[in-house]
Amino acid sequence: MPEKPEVITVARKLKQHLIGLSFKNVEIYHNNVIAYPTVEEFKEKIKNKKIINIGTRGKWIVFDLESDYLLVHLRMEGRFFYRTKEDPRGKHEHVIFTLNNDQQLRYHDVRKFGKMVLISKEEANSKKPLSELGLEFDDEKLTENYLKKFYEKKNLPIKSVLLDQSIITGIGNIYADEILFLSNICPLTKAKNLTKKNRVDIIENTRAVLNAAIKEGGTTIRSYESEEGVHGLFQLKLKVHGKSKESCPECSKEIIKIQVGGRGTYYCPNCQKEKK
DNA sequence: ATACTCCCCTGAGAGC
DNA sequence: TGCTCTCAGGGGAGTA
Repeated sequence: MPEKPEVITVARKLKQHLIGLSFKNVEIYHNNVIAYPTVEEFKEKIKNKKIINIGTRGKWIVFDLESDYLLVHLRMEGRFFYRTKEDPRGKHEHVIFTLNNDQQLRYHDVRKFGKMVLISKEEANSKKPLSELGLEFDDEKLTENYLKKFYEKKNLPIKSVLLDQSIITGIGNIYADEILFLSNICPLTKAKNLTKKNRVDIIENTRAVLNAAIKEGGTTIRSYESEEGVHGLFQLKLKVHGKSKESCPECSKEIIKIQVGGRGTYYCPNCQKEKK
């Protein structure tokens, strides 16, 4: 599922194709994809909007439409395809944007978990979802002291807290496991019990993991694009996530899988000992 | 307020 | 082969 690096990669690819074009109209085949406003308003408001820029905020792709933002969250399986009007609609294509060059941008999502929001720039910063997002991993305001403020009152496992998008935004289930492994922190350790060094390590390793993945995405995405559309689904060489029963790359003991906050979580119990 | 649980949705894989 | 069951998961809604 896309986390920040994949979202950035997808946004970059979209930008290359779409910048300067306008939306002519949109067809919506699954209403639940449109989170805000109503489907009818969405269809009406998107018309003739010009794409000035495409970037990201957290895991949201942000289309800058001059007066508005089109926000797209891919969740687990959302992806975009470029098609022509003649191409038959695929089973999982739920939203089809026609551009002013008569090409189409199609949103494909097997599980229909993805969401789109069309919101004026005025409203955007004070309303969900953007108003709820915490700092980006590369924001210089992300400091040990910033984390301390949130963590010292959190009685939840650090794994769950890393996934809380209102503190640091952009980390998902896969990279959270990798960050904790590199930081030698047990995913079950309560956030309030972490040391200053733990918090420093988390910031450093979050940046290391996400930057490495972004770099990877820039080089490997090409091979996926023509076959599978623009979805940024690639992964950094992972050390623990998905590796249950394999041996730890550091100590060779067995990596195990547990559930934390309902999420599959992989770690090395030898390298990542729980602090009480 | 914080911390749970449930739910959305479908395909893949397991078990029979 | 083909059926049924379970699971995966980001984040919002609802509840204790």
